[in-house]
Amino acid sequence: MDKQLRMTHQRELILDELRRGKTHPTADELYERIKKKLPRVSLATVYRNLEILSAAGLIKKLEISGRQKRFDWDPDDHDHVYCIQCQRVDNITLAAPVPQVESTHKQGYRITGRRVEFSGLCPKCVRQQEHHQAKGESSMSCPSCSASKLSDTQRQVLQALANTSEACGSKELAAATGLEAKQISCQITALKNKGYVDSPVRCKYAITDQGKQALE
Amino acid sequence: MDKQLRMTHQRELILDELRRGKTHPTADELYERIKKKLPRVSLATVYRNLEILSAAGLIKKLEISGRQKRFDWDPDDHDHVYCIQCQRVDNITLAAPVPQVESTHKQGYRITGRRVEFSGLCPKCVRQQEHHQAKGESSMSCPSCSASKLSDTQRQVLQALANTSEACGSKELAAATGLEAKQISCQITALKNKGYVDSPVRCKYAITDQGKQALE
DNA sequence: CTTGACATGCAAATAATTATCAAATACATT
DNA sequence: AATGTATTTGATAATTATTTGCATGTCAAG
Ligand SMILES: [Mn+2]
Ligand SMILES: [Mn+2]
Ligand SMILES: [Zn+2]
Ligand SMILES: [Zn+2]
Repeated sequence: MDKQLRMTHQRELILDELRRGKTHPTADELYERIKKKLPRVSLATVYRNLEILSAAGLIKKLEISGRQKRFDWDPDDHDHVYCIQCQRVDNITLAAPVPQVESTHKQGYRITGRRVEFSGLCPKCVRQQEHHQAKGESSMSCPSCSASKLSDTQRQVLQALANTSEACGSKELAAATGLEAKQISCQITALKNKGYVDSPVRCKYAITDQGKQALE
Repeated sequence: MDKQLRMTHQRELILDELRRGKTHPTADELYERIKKKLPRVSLATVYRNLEILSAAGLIKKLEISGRQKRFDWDPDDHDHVYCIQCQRVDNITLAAPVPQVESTHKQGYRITGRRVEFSGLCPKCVRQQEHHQAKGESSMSCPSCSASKLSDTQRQVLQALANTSEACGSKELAAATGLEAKQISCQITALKNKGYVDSPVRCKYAITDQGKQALE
């Protein structure tokens, strides 16, 4: 009656990749890495195997506060910190064990598990923030830093906006870039957040001076 | 530059309802309650306002481990327990404060928040489980309890299976029940989990003895 | 070899949340 | 009270993360 686990090529690769990295990747980060070695794997297979492996106790599924699930090569109980900026997750050790719940406060609960999760800025993001504070700028308006975060698609959209003199809508942008219309709005939002694009009129977007700088 | 909050009728109702209940409802639980007083509200409005109110610090958004977000009328820091069975969330008090992270283990993180989450069975679910253990049965095979969980659709499908002498596929079931084919397989899976149906041959399903009992 | 349980890839479904936008509303200012 | 305007709403579409159905493929025991 008990299910036997078959060690398939993809399952082996997934477990291997997770153990090698010793990080806490999301399913799709892992998927991207696996694809390089096995281009035809499906994201569903990655999800399925991560589920199966964690049910079997070989790895651990980390359900961290409302965001994407992450997977841990180490199935033993331990606590984590995560970066509220870049979403990175690391292990962390407490100075002392977590206190029990007083029985007077259990309210009849039969407690079987606990999770302790610290949050803050990872070293990299701390440095980034210090750099901006030194200049007295908001991180949004720092060209050298924000520019590095422009994805190819974002650059493409921004370029299209730079080429028009007037503000234009997402359909025109879709036509100009050849991207799918539904992707455009997503990119626009990201660009707006970076201060590279603004919306003079509803549904019309224009490149900002900062945006122009970012393209150079 | 600072946003002014308008006290609209719906916003007032949402805040009110959350504070009155002193529970930790999900957005849609709250939505159902609000609808009774204001039938035309939109779920989006509830989500929007919960977001705005928690950004303003009037309430707190609880992001509990990969499941539906819950909202807390009390914005002050405190810890929670949740029931792994019925998803109920309650406040909990620890015997002592949560220990700090030793600086040698911070690994450069600048820690700004922490979340402590206990999990287990709530009083109601504990009682339910004890009831099953007393009978020495898995909860799945307890007729009085499982039967009550049969949805109308599931009962319909199960009945159709009971009417055939041989195992049959999902298309036949769709025809027999008049349900959409795509819904059948979903119901079959649920019924298999309950032990009411099994699959003697791939893609063919038959009712089990337990299933027959459940129909009575 | 066969066979059947277990796995996979692909597409489509789901669930929770968020975005879009025209129309309605609240609230400060005439 | 009437007006101007930024905020908010309801309805709906879109997005994101994850799961599922299903036809097909693979492995390992007999
Ligand atoms: Mn870990
Ligand atoms: Mn609470
Ligand atoms: Zn970071
Ligand atoms: Zn419960």
